[in-house]
Amino acid sequence: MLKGHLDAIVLAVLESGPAHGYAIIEAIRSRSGGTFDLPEGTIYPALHRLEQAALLSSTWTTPPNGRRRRVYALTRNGSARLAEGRKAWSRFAKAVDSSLGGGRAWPA
Amino acid sequence: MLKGHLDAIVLAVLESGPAHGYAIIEAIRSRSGGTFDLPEGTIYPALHRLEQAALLSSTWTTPPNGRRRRVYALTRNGSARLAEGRKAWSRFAKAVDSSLGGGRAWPA
DNA sequence: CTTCCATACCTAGTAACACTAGGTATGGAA
DNA sequence: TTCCATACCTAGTGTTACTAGGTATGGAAG
Repeated sequence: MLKGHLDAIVLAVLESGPAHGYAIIEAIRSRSGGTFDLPEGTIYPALHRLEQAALLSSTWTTPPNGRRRRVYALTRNGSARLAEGRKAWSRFAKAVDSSLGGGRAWPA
Repeated sequence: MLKGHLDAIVLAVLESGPAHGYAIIEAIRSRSGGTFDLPEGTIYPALHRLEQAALLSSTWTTPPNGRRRRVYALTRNGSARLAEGRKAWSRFAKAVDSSLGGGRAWPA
């Protein structure tokens, strides 16, 4: 369970450049140190949702020796949303830390 | 949205001693620095769920000059689950940090 | 050449979660 | 006695991520 932060994570992956679904799954697995190993049924609907929301744009590409791929790229709205998402995550994480921490959260 | 970590947060509050629903809401608001201001419709079903799962036990109390309250306390299972929840949160938070961070997460 | 695997995409249905929007009841203050 | 804060509750809803299927193709293995 990604608990509502999937969108920001996907946007963060695409910040490094356009990518297609499969590659995004691998990037997330790699970035998360193996913690997030997402099934396709998670990523594809999410990509569609993000494109619907105009945070991503997609183009079909068929590389010379390859299968057809749908490549997604961040839109300007997507960048903005990613920035918001990072702030939201930061706030959220601090709040959970101090709620769970029994008092002593990570020392400043 | 508490994104699946509500249970651990509630358990953490009760680690400091038994409390009733309203008090738990206030404790969470206070611990989270105001970030988590939960409506009752969130907390009560959660408490019932946690008791159902034997992570909490409850007793009705009616203090001399007061309204009836349902006071919840951590069970042994609840303590164990809280420990798991803290570990799960730690893992999750690190994974999101490194997924969002573009590489540089909070420095060790 | 056929068979199989990895790649690559997709969707319908489901379970869980937190929330909205209501409701009941009581102690104490105005 | 009227009203507010306390204190509890639940049915229904929207969102999310997942399960469990499905289609199709390029390349390797036989």
